[in-house]
This record gives sequence, C-alpha cells and structure tokens, in this order.
Amino acid sequence: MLDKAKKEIEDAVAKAAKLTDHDVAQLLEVPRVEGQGDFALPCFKLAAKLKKDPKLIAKDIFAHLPKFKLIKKAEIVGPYLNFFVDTENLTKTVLEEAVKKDYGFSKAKKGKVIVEFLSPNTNKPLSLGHLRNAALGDSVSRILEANGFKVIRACLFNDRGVHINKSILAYQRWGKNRTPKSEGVKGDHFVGDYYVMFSKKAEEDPKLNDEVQEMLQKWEAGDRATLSIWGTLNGWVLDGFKQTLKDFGIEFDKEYFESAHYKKAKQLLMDYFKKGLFKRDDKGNIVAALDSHGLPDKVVLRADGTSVYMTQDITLAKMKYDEFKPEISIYVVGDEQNLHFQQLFAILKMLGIKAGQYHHLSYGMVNLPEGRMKSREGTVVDADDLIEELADTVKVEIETRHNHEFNEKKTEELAHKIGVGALKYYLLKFEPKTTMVFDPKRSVSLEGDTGPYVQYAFVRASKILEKETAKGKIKAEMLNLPEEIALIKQLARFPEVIAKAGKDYQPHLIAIYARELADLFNGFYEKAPVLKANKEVKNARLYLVDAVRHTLQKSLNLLGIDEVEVM
RNA sequence: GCCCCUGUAGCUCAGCCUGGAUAGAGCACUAACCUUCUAAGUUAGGGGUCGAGGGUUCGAAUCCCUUCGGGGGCGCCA
Repeated sequence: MLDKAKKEIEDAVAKAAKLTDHDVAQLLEVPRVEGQGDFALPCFKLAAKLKKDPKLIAKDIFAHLPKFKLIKKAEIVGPYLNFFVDTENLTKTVLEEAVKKDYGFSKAKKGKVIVEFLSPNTNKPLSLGHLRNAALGDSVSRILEANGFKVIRACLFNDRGVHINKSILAYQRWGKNRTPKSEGVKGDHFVGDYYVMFSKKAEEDPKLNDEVQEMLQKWEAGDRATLSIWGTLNGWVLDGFKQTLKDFGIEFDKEYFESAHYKKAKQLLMDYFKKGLFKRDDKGNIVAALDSHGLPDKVVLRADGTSVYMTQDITLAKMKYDEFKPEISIYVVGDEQNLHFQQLFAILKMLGIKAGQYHHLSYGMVNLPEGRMKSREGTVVDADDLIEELADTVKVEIETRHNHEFNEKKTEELAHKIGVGALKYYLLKFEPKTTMVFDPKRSVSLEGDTGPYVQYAFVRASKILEKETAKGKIKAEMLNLPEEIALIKQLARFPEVIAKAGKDYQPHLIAIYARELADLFNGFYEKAPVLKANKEVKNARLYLVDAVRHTLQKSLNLLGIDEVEVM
C-alpha cells in the first residue's frame, strides 16, 4: 500500500537520478500540508551530493520519471518534487484489507517477550500511579502481540518485608479480630488502613519500629504464628487487588511472589559471589563492581546476609530467563528507578543472564494539579475510588443525556466500560516518560481528546452498519470526497503506526492515531450521508464505514479499551 | 557537587530519536448547526519570541555547546 508506493517512488528516483537505492533511502518525506502530495522529495541533499541547483535536480528527475503504477502524478514545486498516490487504487486495497481480522498486525512470527508490570507491595491498595503502570504494561503487551510477538505478562508481588509487617503489627494490636468481611471493606483497603495506623502510632511510639524488626526476624525464621497471620493479611490484600484488576481489565499470565523465592535469592547471589563475580566491600557487603559500565557500584547482598531489592531482581531475572528464554524482557517501572535498572542490566550482563535484550519502560510520575501525590498527606488518588467515580459520572450522563431505555444492569455495564475507557485513554495518551498532570475534573470529561470520543465514533459506525451492510464489489471510484480520501489514507497508515508503537514501546501513538481516525470519521459523518446516498455510492461508503469500524475497534483494543455498541 | 528527564497557545499535551515548504490537538472563551445514519458530534474565530543565548546547515521546535527554571536520581529503601 503506502509503503509499496513509497518504494516505487524511491526506485524511480534512483533510476532517474542515476543513484543507488542506498543514496535515495531516507530522502522521501511525508508533507504535512495538504496539496503537497503524499510523498515529497526535497532535493537539497541531492544538490549537495551532485553539486547542482536543487531546482534543476527536481526538474531533471521529473523529466526522467517512468510511468508509475501506484502514483497518479508528480509535480515540481521549486526544489521539491511532490508525488500523489493513485487514490482509487489505494482505496480498493485499503478497503479490502482493513475489514480483515489481522489488518495492521504483523504476520511475522517473532519470539517471546516478557513484560513485567504493576508489581505492587501488598500492604496497601492500588493507586492512580499503579493504574498508569498497568495501563502501559497491558497496552504495550497488546501492541507487541500485534507485532507478532508471543507476550508473557508477568507481575511480581512484593509480599514480604517491613511494609507488610507494619500492617500485621497494627492489626495484631488493634484489629480485634475484625476482618474485611465483618467490616464490609475490600481486603486491600482493610489492610492498608492498618498500615496507615501503624505509621501514625509509630510517630508517638518509636519502639514499634523495633517490634517490627523482631517480627521480621520471626518471619524469616519461619515462626508459624507469624507466617499464619502474614498469610491471612496477604490473602486479603491479594483478593482486593484481584478485584481492582478485574475492574480495570488487566490479567497476568505469570505471577511471582517475592516470599516464594526470597531464600533462594540469597543462595543464588552467594553462589555468584563464590564464583568471583562479586566482591566484598570494607563493611562486608557483597557488591557488584560497575565502574567499567560507568555506573556506581551496587550492593547486592548485605553483610549480614539479608537481601536488598537488587537481590530479588537479579534472581527473578534468572528465573524468567530459565523458564521462558525471552527475546526481549521489559520492565514497566517508574522513572525514579532509571539508575537501578541500568545497574540491574549491567549486572545481568556480567552474570551472563542475557537473553535477548532488556528494556526498562520508564514512565513519569502522575502528579495532581496541586503537585505530587503524597501518601503521608493523604493526597494519593485511590484506584478503586477513581474507577467508581468515573463510572458514576458516566452513569449520570447516560441517564440524563438520552432517551435510551437501558435497564439498570445494562446501564451499569456500559458506564463501567466507558468510564474505564476514559481513564485508560487519559493515562495512555501521554508519551510514557512525560510527567503527567492528572486533573480529576478533566479525567471525567467525555468530550474532545478522550476515550469516549473514540468509542462514540465506533458507535456511530456500528449504528449505520446495523441498518445496512455493504455487498458485492468495491467501487473505489465512488469515493472521492476529500473527507473520504483523508479517511482512507488514515486507514492505510494503521500498519506503520502499529509497527512504530511496537518498536518504541509507545502506546500513545495508538491513542493519537485512534483519535485522528475518529476525527476524520466524524468529519465524513457530517459531510457524507451513507444510507441516503444513491445505491453505488452508498455501497462504497458502507465498505468505508465497515473498514473504519474495524480499525477503531482494533485501535481501542490495543489500548486495552473495550468498544461499545451503544452509548 | 555529579547524572538523567523536562521547558512548545491561558491550561493539559503532540511533534524532537530520523532537521525540510505556513508549528498541531484538546480544554477554556466567542458565535453558529439537532423534524436529516445517536449533538459524548460538527463548523468558524481569536490565541505562539517553540525558556534564553550561541553554533552547525541551503534550511533548526528538532542536532551540538552554554545558560536559566522545573522534576527525578546519586541508599546496606522499594
């Protein structure tokens, strides 16, 4: 399609200017302005190479252009040569392709990718920050699948350590055998409240911190009572997480629990140490020397044999490598850990745990308009609250906006899909590394550059096709309105957008694409009535609507957003 | 002190990797459009020294240097 047209131009230009393919590669660009064609060749670089006036070069090449198959015309504009694709040909190809299930998806069979994301601590409920992480991890997974990879979605639960023991201690002391059930609270919120309670009490009574350390030692020693209560609280939290993730539409293929490989990790690191891969510092800590990588040295195991974060990460990397032998291993983790991951990857290389490539998909913080979220100041946005709030807002919209008669269940279901769609879109439309500002008011907005806007375009397309569908041959010549041509060109871009989003791990490219497609469709919708058009035009437009509908759906799904049939 | 990210319209952000022809959206504001496939839509309007300075180039928001502002990191925290 477009790539073929591009190739055709490149070949022609190479021939006309008597150059090699290599010389011509990267010379073509896509003009932004209408009327400047679909591809353009600025002749300045050739001018430097050939030592000739770029305007003359443009003329010269133009004079030697062959007959094109996919290009309708070329024209000279000063030092530029603009090429226009044959839209009839394009239309036919695009409409045939875009209604297929796998349109835009790579047919190449690629290897395994393991995407680790979310990886929460099991001592408090999930927050808005976790949702950005989850939305990113899930969307990147979907995009990589579309690029032909086999993706394993992995999550590490940090379920042991000081943080969880704090909750336990507070619960033992002040919990009075209450349970999430007895209080009617989600388990993660229930436990999180005791965590907060601990922090408050410990400010008045610092001895509590010592008690937590004692408990930690008991836990490590395998004390049955401690393990039992730890298991109970962890279970509650995990149940809570499970519910949140279900609400948000996230699933994992592989779950890791730090508690399960914690002991093994220490042993593994000692083994590497004995092989001489690590050294001891003057305090007796086991350290990875990274100066050859231009990085600061890193403690991987404390002198007393207890583990640090890095101990776990090295071990988990090895476990993942041993089990899956992935081609690419991706970690979706906030950008405050950039250095940590540079160090981790350097260490893994040192140890020879180097399956394919490692990538830290680093993303920026989510700030509120007032600034950074701080748990101590209670300004953390809770994931469950947010999802619920959005669904409620949408529900009110549905009930007041239309005369549709949905029953209660249908309304709730719709409201949930639209609310979560709005949230995911909002979290994914920014480039990952952008430190984004989350404005709660704007996040519930359903107009403009939002998920519901895209979902709505899908609904409009669906409604047309519900009444009538396209039949028989595609008559491409029936589609020649500017709105139709623009729409077709946007559809033609879908494969390259997926490829780029996959190569760079950038879901926001899909979000932008989907928004633009919805935009163009709405323009078409205003200008070009489908069902009222005469027979042949109607049929061609029905094909176009169908292609748009499919592509909107795929775009949304790549973002982890459900399409809806009605709104 | 050192390292990384960042600065584009009143606000929130694309574009920067891979330099090209008049810098784009959305929100907000103003004015229109529903007996017409769902108005969660569309159209029109104003709004910019692309933080500043220098350099490279035929050409710089984009590449390089300097500088100022914002954020993050430099833990035997995660």
